[in-house]
Amino acid sequence: MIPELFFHDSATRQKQRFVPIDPQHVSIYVCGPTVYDLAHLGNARPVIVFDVLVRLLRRFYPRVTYVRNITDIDDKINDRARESGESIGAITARTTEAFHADMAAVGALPPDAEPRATQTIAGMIAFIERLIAGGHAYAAEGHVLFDTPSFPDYGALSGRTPEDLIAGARVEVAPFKRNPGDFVLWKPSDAETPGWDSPWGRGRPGWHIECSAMSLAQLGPDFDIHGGGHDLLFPHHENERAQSLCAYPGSGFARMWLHNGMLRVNGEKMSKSLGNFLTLRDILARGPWAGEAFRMLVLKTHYRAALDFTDAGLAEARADCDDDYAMLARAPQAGSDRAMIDWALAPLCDDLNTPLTLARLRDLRTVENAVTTGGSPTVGMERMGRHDVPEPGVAAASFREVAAVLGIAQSDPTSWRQGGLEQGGLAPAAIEAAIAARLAARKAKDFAEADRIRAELAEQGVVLEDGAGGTVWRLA
RNA sequence: GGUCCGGUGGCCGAGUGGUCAGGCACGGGUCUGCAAAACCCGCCACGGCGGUUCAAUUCCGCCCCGGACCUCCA
Repeated sequence: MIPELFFHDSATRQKQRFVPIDPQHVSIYVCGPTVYDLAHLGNARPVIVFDVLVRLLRRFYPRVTYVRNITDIDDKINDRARESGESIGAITARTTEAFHADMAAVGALPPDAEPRATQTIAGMIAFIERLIAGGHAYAAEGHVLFDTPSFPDYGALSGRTPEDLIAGARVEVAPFKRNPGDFVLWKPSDAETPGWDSPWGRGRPGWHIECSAMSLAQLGPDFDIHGGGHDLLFPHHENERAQSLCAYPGSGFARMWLHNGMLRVNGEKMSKSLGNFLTLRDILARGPWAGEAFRMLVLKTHYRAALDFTDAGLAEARADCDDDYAMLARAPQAGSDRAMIDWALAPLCDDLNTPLTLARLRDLRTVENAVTTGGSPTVGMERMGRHDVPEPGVAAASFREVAAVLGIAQSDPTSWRQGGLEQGGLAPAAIEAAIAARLAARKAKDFAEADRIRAELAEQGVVLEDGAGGTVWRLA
């Protein structure tokens, strides 16, 4: 039974019912990184958001193909190579590898296909030839340009008219363009710049054609969802759509467009000149908890809203993870409850409302804690519209299943709580020995000694929690 | 200047035409040798001004404030 899914479609600027072209096989394309530098915080947001979307779709549909490209041809890469002396191939290989590692660290599953622009050149050339043949593109001075007036619907995706675009143009219009809005499909390369032979001479692709060619190669001319950062809506996605719809008239191209909001740092746009440019590596270096905490931070804000990254926010997200794992650590094994799962999952089906699902997850957490520690789970259960008291472990098992769709709280709870001991610091065995010594002191009513041991461990960052089942430890 | 998106309690952050978001912080309890954790209770917000309505934070208009984008490449 597939629940109704609704997503905000950028093209119509409204929430739309999601109806896959083929219910047996859902297809989604997300714009991936241009690999010229380490991924920054802003790059990670779409990856996390669309990872959740894919996990959600996989829960309901038998097959989902998720494509995310790697753009490894770009003048930013060329510039970087020229400045640093490192070869283009080395830069893109190294950066791609780092990207993979960083995305894994925030819990993002790899896409099903990850096409590279450099491996799709033939497809791009064929694509451009098709546009020329159809009267949608023209060659001029070694360039090939897309003829925007040939596509009457141009601007519909981003909600702009050609007049708007001309009025706002802040870049000089190249003299060989027929219309100011025309954009480059192919451009000539000089001897020092990477280039490929083409019918228009040695050159390289423009910015947008690679995504049209790669989505076509992987998913065909029609697919369900196209995702990316909101900054890509115009011109990148507008141009992609124009190219694809003109090359394949009658196709729908992407049926739905989803865009995530931008990420800011301390209330400011992230930029190198402001000195607030944060790579994901900067965050991951803070500890083994940082990847999941960052993911939690991202999910705490709705994907379309602007997200302001702050250290305080990251600390709070980490505390949320701590509380989740603390609950999971004390909950007994049990089966999950279908109604609880559906209740907590429902907000995700309504335009991926991760903050509300997280709130419901907290209710499940509180219910579990109340059940296992002798409190009253009434309030949380009533929010679910129920008046029963679940068996211990049931809310926790349900929590875990919903959290899996968000890609959080899937680690071993004890590893989370005890992970990341400093090298050369206390060994777990030494901590256990200290706990045993303290227990002996307590039995002998030597509370001064017991407290001394507690304080000693606290200095090492180890916190003891005395519970009904004995004493457990965790890192502060 | 144009297009679009937002302004919710000390902070973060959902949502709704009329009964509750939630979290953090804070205050008070329970439990506890101590501590921590957990649980329970409290904390009654919706940028401004008009309008529609029996009723608006929620709909409409205007204003103020913030943000995104306004085209490859020299």
